[in-house]
Formats: sequence, C-alpha cells, structure tokens
Amino acid sequence: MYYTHMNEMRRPEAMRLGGLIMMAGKTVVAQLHEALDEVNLSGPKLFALRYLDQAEKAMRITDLAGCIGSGKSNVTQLVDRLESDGFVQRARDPDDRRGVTVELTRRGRRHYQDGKKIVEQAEEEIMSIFTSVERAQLEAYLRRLIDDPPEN
Amino acid sequence: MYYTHMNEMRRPEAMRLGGLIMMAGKTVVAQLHEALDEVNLSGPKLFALRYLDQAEKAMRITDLAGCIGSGKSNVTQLVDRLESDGFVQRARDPDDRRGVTVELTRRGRRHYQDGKKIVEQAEEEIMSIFTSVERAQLEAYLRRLIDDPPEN
DNA sequence: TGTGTATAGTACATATATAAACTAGATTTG
DNA sequence: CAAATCTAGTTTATATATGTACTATACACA
Repeated sequence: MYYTHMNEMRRPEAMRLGGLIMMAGKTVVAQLHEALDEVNLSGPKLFALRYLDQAEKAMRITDLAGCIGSGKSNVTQLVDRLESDGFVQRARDPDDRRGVTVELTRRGRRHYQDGKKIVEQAEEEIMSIFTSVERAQLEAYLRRLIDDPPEN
Repeated sequence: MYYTHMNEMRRPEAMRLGGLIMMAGKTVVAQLHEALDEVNLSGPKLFALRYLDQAEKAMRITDLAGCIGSGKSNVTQLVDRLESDGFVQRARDPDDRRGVTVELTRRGRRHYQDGKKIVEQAEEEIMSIFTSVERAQLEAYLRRLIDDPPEN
C-alpha cells in the first residue's frame, strides 16, 4: 500500500480567543472577496471606491490613505490598479503642485454601486446565522475590543 | 489577504458587523505582530513554527499548508524565509522523492519558545478587557461563524 | 511494461501591505 | 531673497497571499 499523508487540518477547537478572532476576520474577508469577484473588484478596491464615492469630489492621495488607514505607498499602488481598471483617474492638484487628486470615473461609480450591493447581500448572508440579539451582543464585544487598544 | 482597508478609520460607529469582525481581526493581528517584532518573528512565521513544534518530527510542505490553511506556494515562500532565518531546514522525503520535509532547527525551536511566550502574554493582555464569561460567549459566537460557512 | 494520469513542490505573475529612500515642490527663517 | 527644512507622492525592497503553469516523481491500468 502506498503511504498517503493525511492532511492535518487546522484545529480551531484547539485555538484560543485571539486566534479565533483572527480566523473569523479571515473568514469574512474571504467570503466578501469571493462575492466581489463577480464584479471584478476586491475588498481593498471597493473600500477605496467607497471613500471616493462618499467624498463626491476629487480626493488627495494622503486623505484617501488616512480614510483607508494605510500608508501612502499602498494607496499609490492601489490607485495605479484602479486607474488601469478605468475606475478612477488621477490629476495634479492645482493648489499644490506636489499633490495628486483621485476621482471616480463614471465607470468606477457604476462598478462601486454594483460592488456595494453585492457586499451588503454577502454580509447579510454571513450574519444570518445570528439572531438580532446575538448580533447586538457580538457587536458590543467587538467594539470594546477595537476601542480599547491596550496602548494606542 | 490582509485587508487593512477594513479599518474604515474615522467611523467604526458607522460599521456593521462584518466590518467590525474584520477590523477586530486586524487589530489582533497588528498587536501580535508588534509584540513579535521583539524576537524577529511575524505572525505567519510563528504560526508555521507552532505546527512544526507540535508535530515533533519533520513535516511535509503540503501538510504544513493544510495546517496553516493556505496554498502550497505560500508555504514554499514562507519556508524559504524561515530557512534563511535559520529556523527550519528542508530535506527530501526518502519515502517519496517528490516530497520535501521541513523540520525545526535548534535555533528555530528556541525562537518559537520565545515567540510563544510573547504571544501568550500579548493575547492575554488584549483579552483582559473581557471577563471569563464574556470570553466564553464571544468564543462561542466566533466558532459558529467559523464552523458555519454559508455554503460557498 | 509502457503510457497516461495524479501529486508534490517550485516558479512565476499579480495583489495587498509596510517601511525606507528619493524627487519635486512648498514653507520657514536668517 | 536664499538656504534649510518640511511635505506629497512615487519608487524600491520585502513580506504575505492567491492562482496558474511547470517539473519531477509516483501510481494506475490496459
């Protein structure tokens, strides 16, 4: 008989709370990502488009980075990809020639609306395993975790 | 995928449950990462070392990928870095010449013990905002979320 | 037994993220 | 005003992750 290695699966039952939270986050990310594939978007792209949509005008790279909560070099790359998708366009800021502004194209706005619907549906489906009371309680726990950083 | 973007910076209060879970995951990841910097480790590296330590023998790449919950090409790269850190060593599997086994070095085992202590302390600190009853309940919610993936 | 197929790991392309170095332009200050 | 300094964005290097293609080996079966 040929010796086959059994795939030792992950063992969430052996995991503690910290690991479970990370794994839950990863699970949600993965499911939204899969749902978004349909409209040629990813989570990061959708969230960038969301801020650009909410802003209703051209945004500076630095401001977008602030909203997203990441560094500027990340946003440079993200905007590169969004630009080659045709979802946004860059322009020089006339008030500060160092600055670059980013704005949704019509196509980008349309795509964002599609992605938004999909994410809302997917999120609702994921959370459908909880009652509204449970959701409220889980939400309260998570807010405490996020708002009480041990040293921030 | 990292999805730092789930941050939704200025307005966690406007976030729904899905976003909160992703943000909580990111928070925990970031805090463990920061704590681990001390011993020249990262979350993914520590995670891999943990399985190698538990196995107590050389592990196959595929099995490690199964434990970690990622693809093999990711593990190839991770093992490359761990090998150049001197924490693990590869060998050909004598029973299957296609196979590669990975094993902790003495240095890797020592580093893992250091990292383990640090992570346990950091995790305990993060979770210290919850009572043990609350932890149990949060844990139960998260397990349901992880164990009940909506069909896909 | 030889050929077709499956599997293991790697290589390559790409996406996402961080950090540091660099460039161009703006601001401060002597 | 000119020199020093700061800031905006990009570039570059690296880490992490996914998916696909490729190579070598193992297995299956006619």
